[in-house]
Amino acid sequence: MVFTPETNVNEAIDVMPTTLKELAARANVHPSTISRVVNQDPSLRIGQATRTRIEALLRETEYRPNGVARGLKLRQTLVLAVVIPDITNPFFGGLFRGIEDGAAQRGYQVLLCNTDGSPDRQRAHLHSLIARRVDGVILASSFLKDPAVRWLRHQHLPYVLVNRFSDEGLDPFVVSTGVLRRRGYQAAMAESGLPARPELQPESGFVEEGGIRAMERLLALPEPPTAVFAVTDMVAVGAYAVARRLGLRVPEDLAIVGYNDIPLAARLIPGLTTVHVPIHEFGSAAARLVLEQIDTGHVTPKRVVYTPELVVRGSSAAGTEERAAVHVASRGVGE
Amino acid sequence: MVFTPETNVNEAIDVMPTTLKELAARANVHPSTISRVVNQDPSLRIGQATRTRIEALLRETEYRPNGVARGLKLRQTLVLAVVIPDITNPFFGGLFRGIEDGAAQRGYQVLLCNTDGSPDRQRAHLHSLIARRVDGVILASSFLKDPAVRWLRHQHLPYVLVNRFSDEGLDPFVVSTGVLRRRGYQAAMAESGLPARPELQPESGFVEEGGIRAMERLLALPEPPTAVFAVTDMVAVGAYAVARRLGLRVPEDLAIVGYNDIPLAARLIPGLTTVHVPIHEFGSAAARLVLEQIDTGHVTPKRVVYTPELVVRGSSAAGTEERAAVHVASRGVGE
DNA sequence: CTGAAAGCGCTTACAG
DNA sequence: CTGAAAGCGCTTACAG
Repeated sequence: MVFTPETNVNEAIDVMPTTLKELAARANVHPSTISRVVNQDPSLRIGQATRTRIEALLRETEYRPNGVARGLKLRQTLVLAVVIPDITNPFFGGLFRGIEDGAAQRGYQVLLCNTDGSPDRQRAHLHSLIARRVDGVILASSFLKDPAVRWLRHQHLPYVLVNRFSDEGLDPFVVSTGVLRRRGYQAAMAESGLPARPELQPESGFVEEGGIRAMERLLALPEPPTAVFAVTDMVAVGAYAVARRLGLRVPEDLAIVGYNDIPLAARLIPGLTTVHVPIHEFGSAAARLVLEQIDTGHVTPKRVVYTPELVVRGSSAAGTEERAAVHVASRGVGE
Repeated sequence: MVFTPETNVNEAIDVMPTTLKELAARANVHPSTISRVVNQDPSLRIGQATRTRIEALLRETEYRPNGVARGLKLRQTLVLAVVIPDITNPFFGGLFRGIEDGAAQRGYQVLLCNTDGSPDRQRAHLHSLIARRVDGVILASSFLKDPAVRWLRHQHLPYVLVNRFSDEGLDPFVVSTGVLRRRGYQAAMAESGLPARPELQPESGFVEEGGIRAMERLLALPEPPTAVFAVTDMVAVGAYAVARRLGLRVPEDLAIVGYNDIPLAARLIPGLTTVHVPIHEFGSAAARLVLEQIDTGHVTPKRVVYTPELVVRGSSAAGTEERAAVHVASRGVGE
């Protein structure tokens, strides 16, 4: 199929993709010679006149080696893939930017795959990525016991997990020590001699709707809590909504603490006390880990672990609305 | 370079990418026969036994045709690219999801390129995409007179513009009639017999910081306005921040109206009156337009134009906090 | 009908 | 030193 524009503007010439063969014919040299000029092969000895002629031709035609052919020959596509639940979630937006920045330095482009947390969609994406021979995959799966992880481990493809500990300690990953949020909550409650009954720990998932449901269940308890720790800022946003609807003041009637410190957190009223996670760095670290595997040719189950920081704002009793930004080293909760 | 996992789990076998040639050797047939089985070529007549043997082999090895080789032969990569300023902006997150959904139906994957509004980064991305032979590009450029658009027009590559009218009326695009926001504002002011002096229309760009600066300039005027129309919701968020800092009540002292209806708009306090743009549909329409060009093999400067709807919330005097969601057909502002 | 060959557009080891 | 050839892994028109 030939791509022919119906509207042709006279002022400018359409530039068609050229091939080495065509250029070679025009320059009266062998295609390999052109290739060597393009790739600046230092071992290439040709006359200055010929070289100049070829370089002029290259500029004139705006020649760019066909990346597909190059990829086939060189066995590398210079493509990374990112598999996440939903880019609409600001947490993943920041993550992607970090990955892209890390990848761009090395000439990589990045495919983005959203799964909406569906194992089927995730599997379909992963199969497609394998077939396309992407050079590496960064997976931020939302489900904990993800069979895809085990599968990925045997696919002969560099990969890195983000924001989840590995099931079996074999996978390279990037996390903050805060991933084990439930455990951290339980430890803190125990330390303070407070109860941490199961009904005080309803499942919320990671987005707003789940936060609403969980908060409603909590407030329906005989002894409703006066403070909640939400697993993510988006879940905290759901808690805000419920509090507001029921006329509860934050933090006087209900203190709320979130997790991630997405941009929205600072804009809520009152500002959300939350745990700051360096999401952009997560992304670039993840990119670095895959690229390292690509370079060395083998999977190093290396890990990058960040220590998150508490950012105190108005939503917790201790906070002030003036964004006091008190940074407190987080309690380490090892696996 | 061979990719060798250092850690080998005994329970499962690593699956290496296989080739047609290897399979052919194992099945004792010609590679082309395997290819025909994979692609379900109806003209292929082979014995049932052979076919069964091949199919078993295919399953056993989890064979997936090398997409790169396929792409080279077939001259299509099944890759689309999206070039936007910043995926962190929820507007573009929604757009991407729409595009991905439209693309996935046809077996396409999508590369995401962020430019941060930098012409240099945009150019670098575009060059890279051309070299990779992506099948189509969707460009949501932030600058109006973008030279990249003219350049793109001559690159022999299907493309679609999103949320901007074409400079010269030659490009396929997807917009809402609301893109011409400044013009709409001016028309409405004229109709109401109100002044629309230049100092009442400061440049804000499209994100929060610009909204803060613009709002500060407006409020420093001898006769500051009591109502503002922000070019995007994010700019409106900046206006909220300034109002709050100066102790101005919204909407009593300052009414604010935004544009786009990003998820955040409904969560602001008071809720932001804004113009709802069907961003997900923008995305899928854009995908449809590129795919159509890819299918037909020529650029059809077709346009998809959506009529946006006004969503009245608490930030405008007319609104109620109960999200009255009054939908008013927008004033058409033709080019 | 069926199998073998050409060719997509590159890169680079190798023969001259 | 330099040019021609092999080969990456596919698909499909074509000869037998």
